[in-house]
Amino acid sequence: MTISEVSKQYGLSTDTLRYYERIGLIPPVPRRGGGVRDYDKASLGWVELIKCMRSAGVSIEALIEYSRLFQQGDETLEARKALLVEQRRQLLERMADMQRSVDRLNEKIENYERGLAQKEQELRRHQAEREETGKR
Amino acid sequence: MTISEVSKQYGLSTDTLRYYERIGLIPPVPRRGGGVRDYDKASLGWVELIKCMRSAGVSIEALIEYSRLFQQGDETLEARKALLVEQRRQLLERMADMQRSVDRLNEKIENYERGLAQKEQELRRHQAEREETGKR
DNA sequence: CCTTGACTTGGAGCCCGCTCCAGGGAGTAT
DNA sequence: ATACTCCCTGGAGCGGGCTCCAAGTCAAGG
Repeated sequence: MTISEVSKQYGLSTDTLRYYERIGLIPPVPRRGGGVRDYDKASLGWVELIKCMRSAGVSIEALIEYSRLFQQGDETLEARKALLVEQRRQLLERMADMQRSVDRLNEKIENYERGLAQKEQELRRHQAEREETGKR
Repeated sequence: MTISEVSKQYGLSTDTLRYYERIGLIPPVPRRGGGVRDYDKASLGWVELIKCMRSAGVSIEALIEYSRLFQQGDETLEARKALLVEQRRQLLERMADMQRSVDRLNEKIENYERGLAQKEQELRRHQAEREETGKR
């Protein structure tokens, strides 16, 4: 699979894909003649994983470390697991922050709805009064 | 309340507090003689709100717009509500992305646990075999 | 053969969100 | 009076994460 096909498939720019490989986030992708990338199943798996993790905000630094450990083989199993556990912890923490914000937004939005409803009532009331006045 | 007290109370640096005010994220804070900031209740409310929203990842741009609308008075009630609704939508979307990542991490961590358990078993097995061999 | 187009690299540039700093003022303690 | 501490402003600098670009290589089509 060429880089542009991968780009279309996963919605990451070719620049980003090359960048990820350059910085060691994705292990070296196999090449055809002329040094042209030809993504195999393993590379696509990395692309998919990284896309998922990045879209959730996992840092590039952590993902590089994970990739590095992975390429070092079985001796790093514990380290990799620890890294994943830590990243999960951070994600859950940030989700909790976000939930707090969502709660506040819900409150505020409700207030605005109440406020707006009140404003509308006043508007209608004033209008009704004007009409009353007009009738007389 | 002085800026350094606010800083301690909310865990934002004085630089950040001044920065937020400079870019219009927090409306102008009242000053004492010599131009020294003296945060009142209203300003503290803004600090608290902004801290909450920023820690959840709401963009500075959106918060500036909200602050701007707020300072323009009641004509912007609908616009403000719309902005809040949109930001809530974005937060929930990002939380969904994060949940997907957490799910994948859970899977992977489980795999590592299974894998590690297996490795440990093998280790014990090999050890047992060696001991058996040693006995004879 | 020559053009076209997709690919390569290394490096520069950009946006966001702070963070740091120089240069200066004001209030207080000694 | 001097030093100390806290504050001010405007502007430069920085780290993360891309994004863009120049210059070059290669394969296929006319």
